[in-house]
Formats: sequence, structure tokens, C-alpha cells
Amino acid sequence: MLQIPYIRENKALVISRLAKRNIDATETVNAVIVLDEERRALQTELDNTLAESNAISKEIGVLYTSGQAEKAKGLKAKTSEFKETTKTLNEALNAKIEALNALLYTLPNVPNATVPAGNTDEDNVEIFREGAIPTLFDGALPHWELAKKYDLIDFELGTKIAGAGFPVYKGKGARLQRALIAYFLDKNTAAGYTEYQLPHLVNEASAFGTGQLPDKEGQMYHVTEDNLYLIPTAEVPGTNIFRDVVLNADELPVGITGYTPCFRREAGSYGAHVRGLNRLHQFDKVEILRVEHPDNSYKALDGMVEHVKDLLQELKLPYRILRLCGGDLGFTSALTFDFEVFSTAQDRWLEISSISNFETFQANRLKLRFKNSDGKNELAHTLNGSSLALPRVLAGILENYQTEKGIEIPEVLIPYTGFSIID
RNA sequence: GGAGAAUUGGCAGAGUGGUCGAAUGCGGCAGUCUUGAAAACUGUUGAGGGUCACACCUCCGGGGGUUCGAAUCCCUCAUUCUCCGCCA
Repeated sequence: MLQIPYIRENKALVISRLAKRNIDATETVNAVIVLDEERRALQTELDNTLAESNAISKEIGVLYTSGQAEKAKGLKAKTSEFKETTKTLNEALNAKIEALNALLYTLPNVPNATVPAGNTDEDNVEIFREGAIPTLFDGALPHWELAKKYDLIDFELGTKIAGAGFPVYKGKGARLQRALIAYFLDKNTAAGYTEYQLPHLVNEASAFGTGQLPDKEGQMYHVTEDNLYLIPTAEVPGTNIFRDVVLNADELPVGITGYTPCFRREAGSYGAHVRGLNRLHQFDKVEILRVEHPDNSYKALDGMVEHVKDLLQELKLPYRILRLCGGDLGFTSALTFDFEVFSTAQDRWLEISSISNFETFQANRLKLRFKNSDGKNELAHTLNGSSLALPRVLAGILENYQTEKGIEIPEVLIPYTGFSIID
């Protein structure tokens, strides 16, 4: 969530930048500023009342200990009016804070200056492309057909056990999944990220901390009995490691990586684009996550992009990088690069990674701070990205590496799979 | 799941209704001493709100209550520990 002093001091900038998301925030921003002024006025009034009442209470205490009970009783009578005033002011203040927060929760992060204007994913700007798109032989298949032909994934079985969108990986299909997870984790740890195994369910405070609540609860599976949420991404438990944490400056930067399954309800998604591995309720993902000094966060973002490029280069998959436009930018992000791998048989690009700088937007909610050079607590920047999301990488491998003899395995994965072809 | 105990500042640990944001120790920071370091000694050292800056206000696991006044009393929730039960 945005910081009020920042909104106050950069009002015009906030409004013009939010316009990149195609929202007119003028009214909300103005209302936030007014509500905040009113909040401070109420706070001051309450504080002054409390100060007066505290002073009298102290006096009463002194009178009692010095044996002047009668005088004390007289003062007691005087304090009753304070109680009423305090109560009223307190309620007014809380109502004001609630109204203020309700508005703040509706404001998304301020896009970075380099975010292009635009409405939909069609306005995203391609900034990099690499890897030749293979020309497939006659009779080449989409990945869901390949998965069936080589008995790698059983979608129907998953439907029987759980429901649509819960695939069952079998044999070499399962092994390939495990290989990818191990390969990604090895690459990430080699790049300096510390490996974590995180809870797959989180509490309300965590879901709030990374911004899934209060708005996007419909996208998460909710275990009502225990009021826990299944994670939609490792970002949630991973970033909440740092909730209410003050880091020393020399502890920055922090880089962590973790593999988790991800659960998404994806309510309302149907049709051809959800075929096969394209969109699932449960999928595997390896995530990288950083906590950075504000001065370094954009450099770190570039570093993460380079790191993911390296993975795709090694896997020899055709991919491109997009700079997301304002309209396609996530609620909490200031700048996002998407990676897409080309699905040859489907003739379309599939998103496999999304790397974002959230600046202080998450840190503000999380109260994630560091001691700056003045010895003051300052909000840190958080970043994260997938490295990588498994299903669409798998789809890309199956489709792009298919030959008439079978599916070849990318060379870097062979040490992990133990086989070099699926036939 | 049942019974009991606990939750205080970076850590340890006092504090059972009044001047307690909180003793003391450790740690951190600054200084004295020293060629330098250590030791010793002296001072300092939580967070948030608010203010030009002060003042002032809030916070002793979370929430609510009693009282003129709560770290201290009551209710409730959470967490941790011990014992019992169950169990990968």
C-alpha cells in the first residue's frame, strides 16, 4: 500500500503515473489527503484530552499517597467528563482510520516511469527475443496430445481424484518435473539465493501482507475450518518471512529461492486457452525473491531478468521478454517484466515468469524495514519472480523438442532426468 | 483432543493497581585510559503517531472490559512449554 506522506508530497506524480493504469485516481488521492488531515486533527485532539486526564490521574495518585483522600475524591468527579470525550474522539478517530485505509487499499502501486501506457496485454512492449522457433515435422502435436501419447500426464485421472486442473504426472513426466525443480533450484542457489522450504498454507496476516487480501480472496482456496489459505505462489509465504522485521543494513540484500506447489481457483477461466497445461488449479513453481536497499532495487531487478534469461538460454527454448504496460501491471507492482516461451504447436506465447519490483508497496504493509545510514528505520524494497513456472516450461519442452522419434531432453536436464529421450 | 504453566525492550530477566516506557545483567554505540587492542570506567541505547522543533500521545503476545489511574485485576483469542492421549 502506498505511503500517505508520499501521496501528499507527490500528488501530481501519483495521479499522472496511475493514469498509466487507465485509472483516474484524482478523487481518491484528494480524499486520502483530506481524510489524513482530519485524522491528524482528531489524533491531536484526543492526545490533548488524554494528556489532561493523565495529569489529573497522577495528581489523584499523589493525593492518595499523601493521605489527602478528600481532595482526591473531588478531583475524581472532574475526570468523568474526560471519559466521555475520550471515548467519542477515539471512535471518531478509528472510523476515520478505517475510511482512510479502505481508500488506500483501492490504490495500486505507482508505475515506474518506464512503464508504457496501454490497456491490455497487446500493449506490452517486447524488449528482447531469443532462440529460433523450430520448424516442426508433419504430424507434430500440441503438448496435451504428446502427454497422452507418451503417457506423461493423465489429466482425466486428476479430474477423477480432485477435479479439472489437477493433472497427474506419471513416469518420465513426473521425473521431468522433478528434474526441472532440481535444476532451477541448483541454478538459483548457485546465483546466491538461499533455498527455503515454505508452508503451503498461510494465515490471514500473511495473505494481507503481500496484498492477496482483502481484495483477491476469491482467487485463493480458503480452508475455513482453520482460516488458512492455500498459497497461490511462494511469494506469499516467502515475503512474509520478513513481516515485522527490521534488517541491519549489512544484511541487505537478501535473496531466497523456494519450490512450492501453487493453488489458484481461476474462477471464470474456460475455453481453449486453458487446455492442457496452459492454466491449472495446482502447479509447481520455483520462485526467487529479494529484499533490497531502495537504491539498488532496479539494478537487482535487471539482475533477476539476466538470471532467468540464462535459464532459458540453457534450456534452449525460444522466448521473449515483455515490459508490461500500465493496464497489464499487477496491483502491487511498480515495474514488471514477463517472460514468455513459444508454444510451437499452439502457435502462441505462454507466460512462464513474471519478475517485478514492488518498491515499498509490500514493505509498507509488511513493516519490512532496514536501518539506514542515519540509524533510522526505512522501508526496504521487495522483488520477486518465477524461475520458473513448471507447466508451461514443460509444455514448451514437449512441443519444441518433439521429433519423429520422440521427445528429446534439453542437454542441461539429462543429468537430472537420467534419460535423454522420451519415446 | 484433555490438564497445567507461561508470553515484558536485541537477548536474559525483575516488576501483582499510582511518579513504570519499565530495575538489573548481557549485547550495541560513543567517550576516557592505551602506541594500538583488550580489560576497566563513564555516558548512551525500543517502536509508532504528532510537531518547523519541542511538548504531548500510544505500545509490556492480539482484542475487549473494570478503574480517576492497568505491565499489574477480569474476559477472550493466539502462541510457546510440560504431562497425558493419538500419530507420519
